Amino acid sequence: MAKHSHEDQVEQIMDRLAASGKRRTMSRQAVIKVIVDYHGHVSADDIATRVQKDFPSLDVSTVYRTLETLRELGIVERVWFADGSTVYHLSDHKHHHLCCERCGAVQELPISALKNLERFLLDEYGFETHQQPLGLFGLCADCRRSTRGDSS
Amino acid sequence: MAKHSHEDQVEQIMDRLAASGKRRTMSRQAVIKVIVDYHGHVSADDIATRVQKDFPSLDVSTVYRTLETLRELGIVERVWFADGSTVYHLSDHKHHHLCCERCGAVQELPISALKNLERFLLDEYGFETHQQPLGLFGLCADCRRSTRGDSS
DNA sequence: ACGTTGATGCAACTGACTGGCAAGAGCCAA
DNA sequence: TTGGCTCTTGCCAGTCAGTTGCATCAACGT
Repeated sequence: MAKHSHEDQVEQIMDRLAASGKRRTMSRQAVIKVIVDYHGHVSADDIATRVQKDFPSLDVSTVYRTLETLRELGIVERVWFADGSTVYHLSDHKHHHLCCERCGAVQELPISALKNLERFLLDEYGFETHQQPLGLFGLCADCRRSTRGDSS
Repeated sequence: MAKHSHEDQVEQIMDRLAASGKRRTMSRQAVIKVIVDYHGHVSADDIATRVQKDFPSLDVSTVYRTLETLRELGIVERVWFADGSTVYHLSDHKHHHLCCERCGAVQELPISALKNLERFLLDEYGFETHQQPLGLFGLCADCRRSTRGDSS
């Protein structure tokens, strides 16, 4: 339950890379730092843009290759939202996303929140879902309130 | 509750197009026919390939434009699966999808199946989801049985 | 320091999709 | 039937996210 600083987390992930025979490089460190800092919800393009502030010559292809490497090692996961967009986040921070269509806010929803649905699908359909992070779209509490105020 | 033949359904949709000031064209009819025949789960590319058997000169851009027109009129909807792929289906046949990762089978799940989840999100998070069709991945009943048989 | 081999930058490429434009085809009106 | 207005279409070039080939570069073990 020890709380790690972001730097520690980055180091830890670099160690996992090294332990798998991968090399410690600046590019990888920079990409990982962005993912850790953003704490979820980063698109590949976000990462590239952000990383290129510090390393202008770093190519998107490197970002994609790094993401693929991290995915292979189970360190990050890729999520597709219901609108076709995609983001990456740390695997140990797995969660669903509630995306507000009005203000764009993305709220996290613990994986456990869909336990009931899982059980239902298994009981009723014999279908065993994976704990695949979902991106659900709708209106967040704030926007719902203001919408109610605006209309009618 | 009248059961319509596929031809009737296509005609009916063509009528709705005409009623909206759109023209009745072969291309549109062909695209609609494929969507109606497939009864859901068609990708734009599926449609293009299929339609081009009858109309080889029909361009993909026409398929996309037709799909967009149909979407504007609320006749078809686009769904993004959790693996990033996308399909189109008739709006009056709205449903979620249970996609088996092993055999590729796609099972339909009524929208109502997620009512409990919706209520939960509203009560617990104040988040109002839209009835957005989802594509959930996992193992279907058949594959679950055979997997149990195979391993251990 | 050195050599092996994995990692990177660059650029060309893919696949899904979009937009411009001129030619073609519905539909209405005469 | 014949215009003719305007929507549709085919063609093609362009965009956008992501991938791949390849020569160069730089980690890491020795």
